Parts: sequence; C-alpha cells; structure tokens
Amino acid sequence: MRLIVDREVAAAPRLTPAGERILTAASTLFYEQGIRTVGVDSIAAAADVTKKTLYDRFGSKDRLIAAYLGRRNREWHLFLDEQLAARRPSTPEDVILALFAALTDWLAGSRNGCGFINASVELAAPDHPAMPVIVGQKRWLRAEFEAQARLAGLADPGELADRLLLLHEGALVSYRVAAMTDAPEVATRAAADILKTWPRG
Amino acid sequence: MRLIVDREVAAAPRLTPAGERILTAASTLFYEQGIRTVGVDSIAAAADVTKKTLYDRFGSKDRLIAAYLGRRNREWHLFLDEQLAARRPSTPEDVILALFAALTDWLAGSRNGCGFINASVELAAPDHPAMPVIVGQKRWLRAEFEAQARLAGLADPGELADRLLLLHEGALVSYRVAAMTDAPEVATRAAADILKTWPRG
DNA sequence: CAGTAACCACACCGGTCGGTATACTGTCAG
DNA sequence: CTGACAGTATACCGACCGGTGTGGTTACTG
Repeated sequence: MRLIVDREVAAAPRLTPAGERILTAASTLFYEQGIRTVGVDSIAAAADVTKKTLYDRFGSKDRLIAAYLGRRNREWHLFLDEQLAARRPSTPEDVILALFAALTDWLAGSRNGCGFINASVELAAPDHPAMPVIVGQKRWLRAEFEAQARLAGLADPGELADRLLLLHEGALVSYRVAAMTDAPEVATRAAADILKTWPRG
Repeated sequence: MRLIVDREVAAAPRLTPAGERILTAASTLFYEQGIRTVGVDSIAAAADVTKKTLYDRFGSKDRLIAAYLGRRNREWHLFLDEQLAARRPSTPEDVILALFAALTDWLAGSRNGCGFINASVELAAPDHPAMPVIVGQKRWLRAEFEAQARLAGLADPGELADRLLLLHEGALVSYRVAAMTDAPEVATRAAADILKTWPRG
C-alpha cells in the first residue's frame, strides 16, 4: 500500500552554494521565529552572505518565503514516504493511520506546529505568491484521505476525508496554541475509532 | 442545561470615549488585517484620535493587543450565552453540540477564522502579555467539554474532551487555511457521531 | 583569452515602525 | 478658583524595514 494522489510538487530548483545556505538559514529562522519577525538582514547574516547575494538569488523576500514553503513541502512529502516505507501499511485504512502517526515525529523537537498554517496566518494576503503552496498542501492531504477511503470501499469518502482533515489540522494547531503535547496521539486514536465504525459503501 | 466551568474572564475595564473608539477600531483592524500588519498610526487615524491619546490610554501596542483579545474573549462568551439561551439544550451532550453549532454563526461574515489562533501565531513570543488570554480561551473550552462529558456520565471525559477540542480547532483552522467553508457543519456532525457511540462510564 | 556567473564589501535609499515631547484647550469636581 | 483629567495638534526620535547601486575578486568555461 502506498500513497495515491499525485504530489504535484515542483522539482527542487538548482541552487548555488550561497543560495543553498540562504534557503537553509531562512527555513530555520522563518519556522523558528516567524516570517514577519525575521528580516532579510538577519537571514543574510546567518547564511554568511551579503544582502546583495540574497537578492541576486531570490529577488525579493516574498519569493524567498515561497521558496521556503516549497522546500518544506518537498521535505514533508519525503518524510511521509519514509514513514510509509517504515510502517508498511497493508490496508488503505492503515495508510491513513500512518499519515496520522507521522505527525508525532514530524512535530517532535519544536513547539511551533505547522509551518504552513503559521505562514498562512502571517502572510494573510490571499494573493501572496506562497499561498498556492499552502492551500495545495492541505488539499493534497484531503484528496489522499478521500482516495484511500474510496480504495477501502468506505461510504461517503468525501465526508470522511473532511472529518479526518479536521482532526489532522486540529492536532497541528492544538499542539501549538493549546500546548497539547500529545495532540498527535489523540488524533491518531480518534482517526482509528472513526475508521473502525465507519460504514462500508 | 447551561455552561459549567467558570469563565475567569476579567471584567471589562472602564474606558473613556476616545479609549472606546480606539479599542473598537483596533479590534476590527487587528482581526481583519492581522496584528503585525496594522500600525498604531492607522489605528489612531481610524479611531479619529491622536497617537498621544492612544498611548495615554493603553501604554503600548502590546497592551492594546492584550486589550483587544480580552474584549474578543468576553464577546465570545457573551455570544455563547446567547446561543445556549436560544437553543435550550436539554442534555449535556446537547450543550456540547450547541458549542459546535455556534461555530457556524461565529465564523460567518469573514474568512479570517479564529482571532486567538491567529494572534498566537502572529505574536509567537510565549511571554507576550496577551498569551494567557489565548491559552486560557482554549483551556476553558476543553474544561467545559470535559465537565459536560462527566455530567453526562460518559467514560474517560478527558480523552473525549481532547478529541472534541481537536475537531473544534480543526474546524477553525480548516475554515481559514484550507478554505473549507462548511468546516463548522462537518465538525458538528463529527462531534455528534462521537458522542453517539462513546461508551458510558 | 574573453566572457560570465557567483560571489564579496560597503554604502545608501525612502519609508514605516513603535514611541515620545511640547504646548494648548475644554470640562468638571473639590 | 484650581487642579486633575481627557483630549487636541504637530513635530520629532532612533531603529529597522525591504531593497538598490557601485565596484571589485575569484573561478570556471567556450
């Protein structure tokens, strides 16, 4: 069993060594301290690079933000592939549960929750160049839930996918905002119970 | 049937006419456009007030933010009281479902989701004077879920409250980030199903 | 050998940020 | 009558914001 829905993730663009350092520094700073809080000067300093180089490579802070989210999205999908490979789910239901179980490891080691949700709030403007990445990430997850539910022969896969997405996002945000440290485990248990009692189509 | 857990909401402080206008303007601007985006100058302009007056009344932007969230929290509890009064739930389970159903009206008329979650992300710093209001709001809701579950004689009220909170917060964030416009209704249906199948203690 | 991409150092830009200073007016209670 | 308080108007502050311009160095490549 494996993931079904196409990732539609843009391939990682070639980066120069300095560009690589910039994006790496920006990624940790943006995620750890917030996008608005971190200025381009501090990113350049952390990457040991001139501001000029930063602007030669990325053009603007907004496009650097988009690059940050694009990379994070790729890393997330790679992470999911690893998790799936390790857990070897044998049914579509197990694939769904593996996606929930992956949350625990994904969130471990930081209290900041979901970088995409955070970015969506911080950027606010719906026409921001990074918005498609954010919405796309959530839409992919929902589509994957729905596809697995359909594959499992469960009734009303759309409604089920919606409910699973609520649990998933609720875990991400409660982990951060409400300081619910075991949110991923709670979500996994809740998802398991839903799947167990859900009617077949 | 009514709400059980103490609100521990600080009483609304007396405000001068200008102070009132400032807080009103700040509330709509902060919620509609984001806290970091809105500067004190534009708040003063919108309230038709000098910046001097703003700082005489509130001292700093951070304290104005805290006042904004305090007021929003009071408004939310007032809103819940109205909803409860209108729906007249006859069982603890119905109280819980009424809290979910209230989400629909609470979110109607704006795409910005939960002001507390947004503020938590935008402020980031855990020692910000407004943080206690944010965490307190979520903790109250969880405690209310748990108290109602206990009153209903349901098993493991803590676990149930956790799961309900995940659905609730998931609806708030999916409504905004994933543009799931019917998130409140989905959450309400999911909560109803959970309550229906949950074992008695 | 010439060209070009990838950097460096550094100085500079206009604008906006949160916040302060000064000086003056109206109102109302002791 | 006299403060105290709430408010006005305007000017100002240093710090930082995202972004640009100039000029020079290294290294690889056609």
